[in-house]
Amino acid sequence: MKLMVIDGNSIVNRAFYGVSQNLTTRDGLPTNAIFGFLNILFKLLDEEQPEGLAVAFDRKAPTFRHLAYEGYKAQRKGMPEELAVQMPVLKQVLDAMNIRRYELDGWEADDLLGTMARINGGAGGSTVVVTGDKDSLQLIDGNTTVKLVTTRMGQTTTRNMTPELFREAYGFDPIHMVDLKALMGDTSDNIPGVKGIGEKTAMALMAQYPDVHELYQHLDQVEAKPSVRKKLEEGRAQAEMSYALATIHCDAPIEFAPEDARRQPWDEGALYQMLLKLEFAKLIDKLGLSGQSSAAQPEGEAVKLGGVHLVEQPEQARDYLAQFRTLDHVSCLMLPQGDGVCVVYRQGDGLEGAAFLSGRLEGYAQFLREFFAPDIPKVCHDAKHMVKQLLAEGLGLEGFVFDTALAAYLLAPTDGSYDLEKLSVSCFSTEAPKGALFQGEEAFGSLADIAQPLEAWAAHTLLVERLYQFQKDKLEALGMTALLREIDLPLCPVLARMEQEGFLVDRGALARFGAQLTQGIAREQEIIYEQAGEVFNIQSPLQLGKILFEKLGLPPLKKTKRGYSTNAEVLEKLRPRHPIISHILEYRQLTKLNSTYVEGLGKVIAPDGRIHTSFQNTVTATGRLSSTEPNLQNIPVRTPLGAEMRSMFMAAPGMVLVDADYSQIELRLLAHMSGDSEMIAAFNSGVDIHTVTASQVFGVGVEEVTGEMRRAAKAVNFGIVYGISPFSLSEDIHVTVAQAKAYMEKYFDHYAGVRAYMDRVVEQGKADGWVSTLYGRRRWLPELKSSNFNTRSFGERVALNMPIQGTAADIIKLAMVRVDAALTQAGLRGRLVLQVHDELIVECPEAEAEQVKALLTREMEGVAELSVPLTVDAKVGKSWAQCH
DNA sequence: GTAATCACG
DNA sequence: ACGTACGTGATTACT
Repeated sequence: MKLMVIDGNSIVNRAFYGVSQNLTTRDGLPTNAIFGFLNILFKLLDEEQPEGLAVAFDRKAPTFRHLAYEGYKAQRKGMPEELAVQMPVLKQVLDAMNIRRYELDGWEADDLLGTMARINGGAGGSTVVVTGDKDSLQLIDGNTTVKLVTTRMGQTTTRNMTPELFREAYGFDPIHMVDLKALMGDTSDNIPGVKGIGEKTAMALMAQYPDVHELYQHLDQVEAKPSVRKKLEEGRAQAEMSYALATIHCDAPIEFAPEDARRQPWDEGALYQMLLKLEFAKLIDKLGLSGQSSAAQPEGEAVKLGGVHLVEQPEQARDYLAQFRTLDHVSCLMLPQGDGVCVVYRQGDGLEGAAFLSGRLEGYAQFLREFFAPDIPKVCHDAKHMVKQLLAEGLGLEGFVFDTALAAYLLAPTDGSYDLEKLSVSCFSTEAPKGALFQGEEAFGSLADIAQPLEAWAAHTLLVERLYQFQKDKLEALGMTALLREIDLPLCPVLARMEQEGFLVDRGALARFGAQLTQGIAREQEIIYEQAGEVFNIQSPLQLGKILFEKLGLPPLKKTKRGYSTNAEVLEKLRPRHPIISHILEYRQLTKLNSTYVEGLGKVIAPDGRIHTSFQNTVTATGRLSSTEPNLQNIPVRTPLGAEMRSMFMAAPGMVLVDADYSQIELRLLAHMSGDSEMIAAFNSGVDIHTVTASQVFGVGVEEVTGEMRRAAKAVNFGIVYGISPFSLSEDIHVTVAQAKAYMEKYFDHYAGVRAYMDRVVEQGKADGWVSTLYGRRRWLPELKSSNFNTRSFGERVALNMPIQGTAADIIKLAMVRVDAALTQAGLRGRLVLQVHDELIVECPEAEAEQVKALLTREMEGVAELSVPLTVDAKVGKSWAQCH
């Protein structure tokens, strides 16, 4: 039988360290190792198509083999907690897949693998041993191959080792792997080897005597430096012990017949339940699993809807509205086309549903107007989207009390997606009913039988209600109810209006700019081809790297995964070494401007001449907004040519733009939140913070600070907020690491309160598992408890940055709500059109300019009372460029 | 689909 | 010894 046997511990370790993303379930169980293991397993099954399959695990490490070595216990590091908790779950998954597991007290996985391989070989079968551990290469023989698995950055590669390939790679027979280990040792397996003998020396010795016992018998004939000979003599005991440690024992007392391992169909129901619990929705899809095939019932009691009523009579609709007005809340969900709204509400002890459909209900528009009035408290899922649907109908709307998408985001801002189907799985371990309802169009259009789509729709609306019940107490317990009600939820209608409003773009000027760029690109391209001496794709880093670093012989300063790095930083350093570099940089700038901005924006100008971005309010980990299709938050400004882009963004005829931005809001928040008296004093005195910092760091008077010094100090100020290291600072401002370190020390000496604050935040974050903003927005930081240095360091930097970036995000969101309300209140025609993190842009009639400018400044500055002033700079112009 | 690059705060 | 700044999105090349 073709048998595949897997070293469970080895592979799960590879998976754990290889899958670096922080996968956890909603209730905090880490799942990255299980996820990685399953991915590797499926890849292996696909590659090998074995008839039999078994997985072996270590039991009770250290094993008897290692007990021989006293130092072993002390050196051996236990499995990290995050991995240990995944092991029993992984075993349950394997059981659900009907995959045979083997473990035996006192034996390591590779002993079991070897034993199974020998038994199978004896019965005439071939075996593939899967492991990440080179130790197991000794098992290779005529009917056993070893498949070595390595994972990097979530990518898994496998290498099949046959006797031939092994000999090619090592120059001796696989059986002598043990001898090699006896000499050179293996730190990962705590095999000491002979002290002072490394890979090189060991290989040279192996070439002479591949058998370590023979080597020692003929020690006097061995060709080696005297020092090596001495090490061998002194290390004889170590070598013998290492030999014993490295030897895999293929005589483990397990009952095994190859037939035992013959592959069985999965227990679909059990597997489905396991994967649901693990929240591996994609894998469930991929495997085509569903709860139906299972006898097992999904967890959690089913919450039933009494029934859903399709309301077609206007009088009935009126009765419903009257009833809704008496309720604590109703949950509602619109059809994708906005041509219907389903409502779930409490009736006695149960839940009822009612659906109101355009085309079925006479007076539907009137119903909408009344339903979306303030006197009906509504729970919805994605309020911004719903507002947009209603704006399209020419409706304003009010009376939202909860948004289950926003709440899910606030509860777990790094989860990434919050659609109803996913939340159903992660919160209730139940799959939402499938159907074309929310993908397709006009689900009800011409269907004679509407019962089924109606049920699915109601079931989704019921999910909104259940989610609300599920989330509201959690949100309250975490102190985020006010955040939702006062900031994120009221922002939704503001964002919806901004998206609908759009930003006017000068099409003609954009096209002319594009033509100019195209010319420049052609010019640069020609020069580059000539100087390179050949035509190639300049936009391919691969091809460009070949030209620069191979053909032209320039020094490759940095590497990437695939080859040479050719990014701007590298090219900038190479600029003096070859004239082609400047042209490449210029070419890059022009093509970026042309394809991303001129062409990209040109494609999304609506018929009204305006660009309508989408603001994402459930995407970032810190609480910021993001902007997509197109991204209007990264329009160039830093270079002259880039800034020209901003002159394309216009006010309509008779209108102007008012642009207001917070001055250094993040640093001011650092001052406030740290309570550092020096920094607070600096901001209150109104002097330039970077100059003050420079004067302190460089130990000169404020008058003597040069531009260069201020630039460096600015980098330090910003870097601190990001949790920078001296190394990165030195890279950034082109000084030595020692100098950068000295700057940072000076900084912390002067702003001692900042240092104390940073220590405090990280420590608190470690204790709580989360950090938060002034307004209670949270980010969970399991990274802080990671045993991996890099992961943990990342967590520490995030702990420092999130409260500051996030508080700034809270503040500007609040400002947007206030500005929007104040504009309406004042009866002005000015409307918000864009937010860029610390900047708001209002388009208003020329006559309103000064009033709007004052309003923006007042509302933005007045959002929060801090120990330092929140200062706003506001400017008026016909174009965005004119506002800077 | 991922990596590399580069635009912004 | 490690490996090196937080948060985003779009485009292009390439697997």
